[in-house]
Amino acid sequence: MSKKTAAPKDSCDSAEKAVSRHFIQQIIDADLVAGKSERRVHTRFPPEPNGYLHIGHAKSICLNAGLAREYGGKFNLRFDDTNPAKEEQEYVDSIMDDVRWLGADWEDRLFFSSDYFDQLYDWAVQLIEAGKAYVCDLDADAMREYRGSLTGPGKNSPFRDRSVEENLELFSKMKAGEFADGALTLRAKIDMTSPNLNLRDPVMYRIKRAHHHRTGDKWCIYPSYDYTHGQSDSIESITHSICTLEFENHRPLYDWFCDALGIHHPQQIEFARLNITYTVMSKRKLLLLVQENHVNGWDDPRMLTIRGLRRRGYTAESIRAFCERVGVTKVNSMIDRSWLEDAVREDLNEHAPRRMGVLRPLKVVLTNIAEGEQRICEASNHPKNPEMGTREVPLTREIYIEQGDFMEDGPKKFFRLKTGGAVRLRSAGIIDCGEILKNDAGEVVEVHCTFDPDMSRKVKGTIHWVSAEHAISAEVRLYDHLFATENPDKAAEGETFLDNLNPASLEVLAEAKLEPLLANAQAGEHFQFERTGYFYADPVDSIDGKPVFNRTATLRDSWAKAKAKGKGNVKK
RNA sequence: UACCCCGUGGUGUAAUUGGUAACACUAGGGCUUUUGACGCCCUCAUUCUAGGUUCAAGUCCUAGCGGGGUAGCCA
Repeated sequence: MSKKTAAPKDSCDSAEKAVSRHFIQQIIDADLVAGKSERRVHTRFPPEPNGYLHIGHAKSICLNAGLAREYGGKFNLRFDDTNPAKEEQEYVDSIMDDVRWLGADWEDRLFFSSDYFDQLYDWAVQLIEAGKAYVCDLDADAMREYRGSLTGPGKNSPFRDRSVEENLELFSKMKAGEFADGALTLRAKIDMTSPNLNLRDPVMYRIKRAHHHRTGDKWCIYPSYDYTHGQSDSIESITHSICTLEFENHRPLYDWFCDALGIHHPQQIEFARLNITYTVMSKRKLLLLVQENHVNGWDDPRMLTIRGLRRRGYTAESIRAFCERVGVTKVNSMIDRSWLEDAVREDLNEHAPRRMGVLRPLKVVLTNIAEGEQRICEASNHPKNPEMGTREVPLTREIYIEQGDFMEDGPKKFFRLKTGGAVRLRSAGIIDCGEILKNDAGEVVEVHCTFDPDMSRKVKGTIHWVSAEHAISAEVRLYDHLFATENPDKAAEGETFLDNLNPASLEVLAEAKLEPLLANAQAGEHFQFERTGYFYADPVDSIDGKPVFNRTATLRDSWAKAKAKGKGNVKK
């Protein structure tokens, strides 16, 4: 990634043209000039371990880790694990793996909010002693009632004015397990008439007997997000606490706790979360897709989870580039799904070795090549990068070409094989179309051609092919959008986002014909099958000598586009 | 009918902080081509509206309109 110089003041020597800086960089630049936080930059990524990471998290990871790197600061990974009811070690493991894969390095700074439970408890006691927190008996329903509404003020809890001594004693008993789940809460004493609902005496602690993935059964009371997050940032000396827009209304609370406690006060900054067309992004919905088997797990290549994208064949580099391109603002926006495809194509175009693979085979017999004869063709592994070398591809009498590359009476603009036409076999030579064999249904089942090794002959089209004798058969999976509508969240009356699923999002080709070298493809390798797309040897289902390929992305296809538009371009 | 945030092309971001709308993607057109790929060139905006300040406004002011968020003992 490009290294942008950070320092606003003395770096004028670098004659580079001023790269535009997003609003968070501008805030940090100003903070640095003002000498805030000893001129440090320290960020963090704070996921709750209650699900798998998705592309939206990647934006946050790239942002936070990127800022730390850019300013020569630090980046922490902290699990916000304050709600044991939803959290699991499995998620912790997968999140660490995904963050690392994305290239964000937390070095030795892996933390858990649960590391701070003791400190948080002591601070709560401190707030009680200062008359800023109290134990409340209101149950959830009553509390909601007392809270008031969006437009009207709330009213004070009848328990708001308990003595410090009583509060201390009750809180201590809460911790000791003397009350039932939900019986009492500890609340911050702020302002029940505040127009910001978050300030209407928010809950700091609730009683919840649940096994915590790290602290086990040590605690039966757990701190809330609002009471935990800012202080955790503070403990870790975070300088800039970056989160998404929906926390804007929580910022006054974040500030209130840090101020009330008199501790290091990081700055919360909110940015817009990522939305992408043809998909849903909420953890809840992704979970539903998995639970109801609409997809084959969290790592289904159609999912925009990091695991899904990885298995689809997206590279970390392409995801970073995507996040960079998307930008950082406070504007709610919807990014076109094709940007993701574009980002992988850009990366894979440069790095993926070329191969030939026929997805839907049509047999072609080269009548002037003898049975048993084998010609060796030298094919380049990359058209623009000779350093990637060449490979040998066998050509024999019987070959397969793509069904779509033959059209009996192809129109003038159809540059592939057609009656009376000629086409180039990539890296091999030219074939001239001869006899066409059909079955009873009138479908073309075999085409006879003559082979002409003259490489210098000019023809308009070039197609890919494989030797029928040498090709390997492999399973190839093609993916389309998981959802059929741009914004699946907008469901019709009486329907849910699930009704917008695309029934054709997965197509499995059991018997694609691939050039022989592909038998050695290692799980996790990327290839471009020329003219058809980028493919990734599935790391789960591939076995030695028998790879399974997932299509990462198609190649751009202006012919298909022209055809789809139907206009006169085709027939002429 | 409360509070907070946000309104620049089809999409996403820029605009030396008041100086004459830029970049990327898409779309359309063309060139190139042993991938109809890649690459290259060209085309596409009364900056939400209405007033105002100014020599000069996307940037400042006023009013309106539109979009989003918020009433978990979730994060």
